[in-house]
Amino acid sequence: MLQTTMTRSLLLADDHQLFLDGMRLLIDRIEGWEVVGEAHNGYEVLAFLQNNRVECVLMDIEMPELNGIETTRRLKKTSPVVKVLAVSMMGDYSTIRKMLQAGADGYLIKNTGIAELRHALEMVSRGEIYISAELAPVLLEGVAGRKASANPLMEPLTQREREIVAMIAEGMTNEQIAARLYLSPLTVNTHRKNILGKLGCKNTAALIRYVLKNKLLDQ
Amino acid sequence: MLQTTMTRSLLLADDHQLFLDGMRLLIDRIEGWEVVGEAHNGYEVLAFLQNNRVECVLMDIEMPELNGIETTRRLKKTSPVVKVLAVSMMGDYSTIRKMLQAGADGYLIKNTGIAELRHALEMVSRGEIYISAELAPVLLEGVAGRKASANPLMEPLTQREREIVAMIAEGMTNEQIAARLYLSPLTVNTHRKNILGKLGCKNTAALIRYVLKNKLLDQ
DNA sequence: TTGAGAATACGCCGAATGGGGTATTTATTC
DNA sequence: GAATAAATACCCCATTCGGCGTATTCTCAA
Repeated sequence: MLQTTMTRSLLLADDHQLFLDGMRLLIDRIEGWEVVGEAHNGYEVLAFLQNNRVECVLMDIEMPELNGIETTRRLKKTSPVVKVLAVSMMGDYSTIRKMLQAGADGYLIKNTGIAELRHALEMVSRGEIYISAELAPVLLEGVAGRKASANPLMEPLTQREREIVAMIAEGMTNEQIAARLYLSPLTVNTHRKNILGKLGCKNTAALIRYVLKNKLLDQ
Repeated sequence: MLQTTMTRSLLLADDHQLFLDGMRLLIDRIEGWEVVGEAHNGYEVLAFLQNNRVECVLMDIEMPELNGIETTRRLKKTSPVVKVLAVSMMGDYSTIRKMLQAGADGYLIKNTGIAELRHALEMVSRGEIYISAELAPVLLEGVAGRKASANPLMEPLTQREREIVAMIAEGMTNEQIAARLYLSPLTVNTHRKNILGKLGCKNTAALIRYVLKNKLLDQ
């Protein structure tokens, strides 16, 4: 468990080479850290960790093949000691929550500077959780249970309801969904109405727009 | 018109500070170019250009306030000599086309290396157009008129139809749209049906999903 | 064991959508 | 000046959606 305090190794994971290149140069400016590898998708991350030990993975969430969330989940199963610092463009509650549930140790929004990056790296390597300050309000919105303003939104959807939302988004009618799920069309209709109520949408168009914008669907 | 060949000035525009920081270090590695400013949105770009002369703007497309497409359009009206090299995560035909129509001199996908960046800068500063090689197939898809496979899609929507699609996506009914546009609800319904037909969607849910996924709406 | 939430199913009924037409007016283009 | 496309508006009519309820069953946690 002895760890030299001199240099801590870092794996960069992002599908954009330009971002990797820039980040590598940035990390060079941060004392005590060294980039030891690059990955362009989740599978490359997992493969790298099978042959190498790193202190931390700086992980982009939006990656092809295997995204950052699923990668983190698998990584934490096999190598729980490796820290994961998520970096993303997305600052919505749903994404943050999923990433933290997957086991991430920190969440940085890309819209931050090198100072914050340095700070975040220090914190997660000490075993603490780091979340970009500007995401605090977003977190409060969902975590505390109650909310901030009077918006009726934010995922109170059940599993079944999510399934059905996905099918609605595919353009299926209640009838077709019922057939697929071996349910009565009336049941599907009930779900549909409950969904609209929960999310505060008044018709299908608004519903689809809402779920796509808030990434409630994995598609 | 005499231009020293020694150093060409570059303005970076991206809403992600981390990306700006990294990019600045990358550009430092490219001989003959110098970063003279940073902008976090379109308005900052236009403001900067009122007081400074630059050779080229490295412009992200996804920016808050004023996005890269609209910024390019305005920039080219007032300063047509300033080159615009678009940089984006988006590699879809619609976005590329819009950006080039707006007057961009090049289009780089972020998934490229420093070598390609250097090459692109050289080309656009010589007055040529540079497009990331891997986007060639995407371009062929739309430019040539006909396409690759047998997909019935790709924006045959008229201006009025786009307006109405946007309102449908807001959750407005035919009645409400008609009131807003001073039209008969019957007319709106006709447009609606034409839209569904053109895009090959069989109901509103599929329509909204389609336009959002294909970025036919600026929202 | 009592209660809450989830999933199922139904009734009634008006509003909205969508599929098939046709037609007129105005622009634009050839 | 004829052809074409866009925008407008209407017809008929079936299907689907959405708002208002209620009710049963099951599971899980307090």
